[in-house]
Amino acid sequence: MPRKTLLCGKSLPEESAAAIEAQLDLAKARLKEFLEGEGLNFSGPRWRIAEAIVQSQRHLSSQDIVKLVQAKHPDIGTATIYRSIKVLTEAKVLRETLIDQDGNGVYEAFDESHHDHLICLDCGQIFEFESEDIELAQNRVLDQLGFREERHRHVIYARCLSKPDLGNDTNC
Amino acid sequence: MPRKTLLCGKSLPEESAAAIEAQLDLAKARLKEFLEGEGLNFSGPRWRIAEAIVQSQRHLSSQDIVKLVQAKHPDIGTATIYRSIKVLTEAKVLRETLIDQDGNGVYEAFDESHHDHLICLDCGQIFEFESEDIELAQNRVLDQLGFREERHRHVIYARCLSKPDLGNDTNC
DNA sequence: ATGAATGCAAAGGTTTTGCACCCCC
DNA sequence: GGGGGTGCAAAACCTTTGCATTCAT
Repeated sequence: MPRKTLLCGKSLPEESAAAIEAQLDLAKARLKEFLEGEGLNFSGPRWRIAEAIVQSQRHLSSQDIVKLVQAKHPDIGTATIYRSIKVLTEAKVLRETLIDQDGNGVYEAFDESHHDHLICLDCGQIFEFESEDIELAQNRVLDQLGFREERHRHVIYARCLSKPDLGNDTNC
Repeated sequence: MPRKTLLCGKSLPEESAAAIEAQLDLAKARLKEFLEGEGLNFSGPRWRIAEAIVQSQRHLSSQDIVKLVQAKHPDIGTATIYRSIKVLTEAKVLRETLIDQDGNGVYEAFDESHHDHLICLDCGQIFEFESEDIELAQNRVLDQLGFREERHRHVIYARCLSKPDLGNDTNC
């Protein structure tokens, strides 16, 4: 749901329609550039799939994507959706980072932010967080071991503490 | 393969037979206690499966486990193995933390160490590392967000740098 | 016109389930 | 003896592939 850093117990304002438009434009530009470079076509279904995912503003499993797209465009076949997920990931329109409780990968629209994820085991909500300290400590480890990071997955599964000071003693 | 913190380019000594015995004893005790608590039976196949996994000293996907077990015990059915993986995970004899490059979960024998994983994209090897700094930074994030961690997955996908000072200019 | 993309259906691979029989306590 | 466990085979699921057709440029 939310695409930016979020604190438990608070919902950030929804992304404005304008912000989503901007994201769509970026995605379209990126996709076109990638396809051109590869000698591939910017096809109708391909874009409708990308569009649906970006507009959803969510974290989605492959199957969620299939359902989402086919709800809007029942004429698009499953195979096309799977093939597109692959292309869109290569084009960096999508990114596959998160892993849900059951170990399934989850996709989200690509943005430049370097966030990690926290999944609330009580309510299932997904929170994004950024921590420079974690990044720095991680880089020290990589230096020590002599590796250059390509990407990482960092997901914390946790339970929400009640926060009476926020008038929140049920979870989240 | 190795179960302890490891530096790229160096193999730690193999776990001694005695250490593995100790791990097996621990696993057996833990499993028995869990099963008793749940009113379940400590059955032959159940234990043979746990034993094979602990002895292997590796990171294994579900399918690896199926192959490993059936190589040793061809009479054990696939369904039993899947059912056992579930039980063994609940009993904390196994732990499912790692995610390989293709997004598949990987199991390892449970020990008390708090290590994370680094996968070399060049050679596919899995390295374990411990970083107190990361743990601390992570705890700060959790405090801030008001969550209590249950578990986490932290996997870095990286490429090995050549290390001429170690006489290592091929990777790893 | 030509290579790429699509939808459909079929195949593939992994994991789960139903059920009769067997084992542990 | 009785509930749990097991193996087998079938079913369920998710994802990929083959192919004839349609689309993009």
